[in-house]
Amino acid sequence: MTISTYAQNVSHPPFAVTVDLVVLTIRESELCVLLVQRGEEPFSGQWALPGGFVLVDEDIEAAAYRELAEETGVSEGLHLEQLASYGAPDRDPRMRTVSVAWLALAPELAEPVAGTDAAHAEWVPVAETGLLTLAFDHERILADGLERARAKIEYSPLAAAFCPTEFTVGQLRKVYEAVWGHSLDPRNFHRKVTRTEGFLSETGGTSTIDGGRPAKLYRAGTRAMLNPPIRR
Amino acid sequence: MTISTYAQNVSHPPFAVTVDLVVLTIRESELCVLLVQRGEEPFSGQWALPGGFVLVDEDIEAAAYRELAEETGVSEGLHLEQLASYGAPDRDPRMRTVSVAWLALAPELAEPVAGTDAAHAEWVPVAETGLLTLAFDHERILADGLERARAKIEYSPLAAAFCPTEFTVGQLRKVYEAVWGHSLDPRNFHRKVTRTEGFLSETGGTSTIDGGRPAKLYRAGTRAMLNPPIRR
DNA sequence: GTAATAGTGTCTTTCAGACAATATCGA
DNA sequence: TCGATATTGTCTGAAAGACACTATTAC
Repeated sequence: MTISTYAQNVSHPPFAVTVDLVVLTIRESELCVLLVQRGEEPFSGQWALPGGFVLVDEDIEAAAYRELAEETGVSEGLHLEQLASYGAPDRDPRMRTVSVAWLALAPELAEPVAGTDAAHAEWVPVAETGLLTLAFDHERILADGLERARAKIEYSPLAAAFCPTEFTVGQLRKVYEAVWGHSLDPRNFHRKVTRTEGFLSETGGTSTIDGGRPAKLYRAGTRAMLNPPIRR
Repeated sequence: MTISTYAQNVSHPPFAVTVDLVVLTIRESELCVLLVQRGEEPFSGQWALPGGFVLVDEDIEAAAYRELAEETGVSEGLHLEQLASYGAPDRDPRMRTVSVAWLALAPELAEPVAGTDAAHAEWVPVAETGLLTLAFDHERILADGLERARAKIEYSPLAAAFCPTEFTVGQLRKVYEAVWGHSLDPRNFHRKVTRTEGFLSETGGTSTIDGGRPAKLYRAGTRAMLNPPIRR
């Protein structure tokens, strides 16, 4: 039996399964996404989300972590969560593919490393991605990832994933401002995050890297949910 | 080349892709989930979520709608949204499978129809599912589906998907009470849903099916988000 | 000193929680 | 009439938005 007849004869046809990553970070107060310039057909030369095939004995989450490490050079300290799966029959011209997309949030990293499939990888400000045509259905995946990130920092402590281990309230606020694309009142924001029990935990240290009065340093707290949320 | 060697020789190995459904409804003021008793190996005789293989040229969302219609006999008027994908290498003992799970919310329906794979399908109160052992990783999928439904009715008009086209505020409140498993103050709930612009739209009719003073009938409104949300 | 950022406090408005009171049906 | 549910209203406290003011650094 050949591969081509296989699909017609069994009730569970062969699919290729891939992972695609929406990796977000903040660079120079701008929300950026990691994009690769494809080095192979299809869509050779076009921008795409990093990703690749899931191996035959590999857990799909492990595949996402593997691709993430390949593209960023970093394998820990990142937040990774499943976004959604995309499986239109014609989404990949080569074969029937289902892609499981993941959302990763990273603190500022060194310049990205090109993966095996990619000619070139780059942090692109999200504001500029509107001008780009992405390969496959990656524009949709990116839009879904952005919306997830924007929604989730409202009610979860997830914004801290964009910060180094220790950070100031001002740095955390700049994350919200970059992700939502508008400014927040520093005083009301400070009140909200510091007076919400368990949201932040003081380290005792201070920082003056942003100038002005030294700011207390915090770590992400243990609270999983913010109720009521921070309003956008 | 045989099927077994195929997987070892190509970079994009064959996966089976399935859809699994968490179909929720309210019956006698209780949140219920549609379960099937499996008629085939593996897990023959055990309870499982309804679902099945995605066909070779079928969109994964279309597969979810198809399975939903097969199991419930209803193909429209239901809310269906993607939940998550589950792809541990050992989740199906037969073969490497990735399952795309979907959450469906339905108004009260007739008794379910057994699908092709299923010996028997039944609405099981969610409170009783804790005693059951579900096939595959379906306990996890069910838990994720329940949490999604519970979280989403807080800030979206989704609870109306459990109601008929026209419903009273009291019926809508009973949905929240069934999904969250505790009672809500009828007066405060009424104030919240009727005073939130665009959440409900009055039809002009009234209903006395629940006894007492006739209640105004409403349809779901056009507002997509509730801000601030209804607190659990 | 000035400029910059951190942090506190105050006033107002919005809204949730608790619950009294009234309205309108069926029996 | 009573019993049930619907609907309005009132009081209180929590918390957000707007914004004055003080604190502490670098220069």
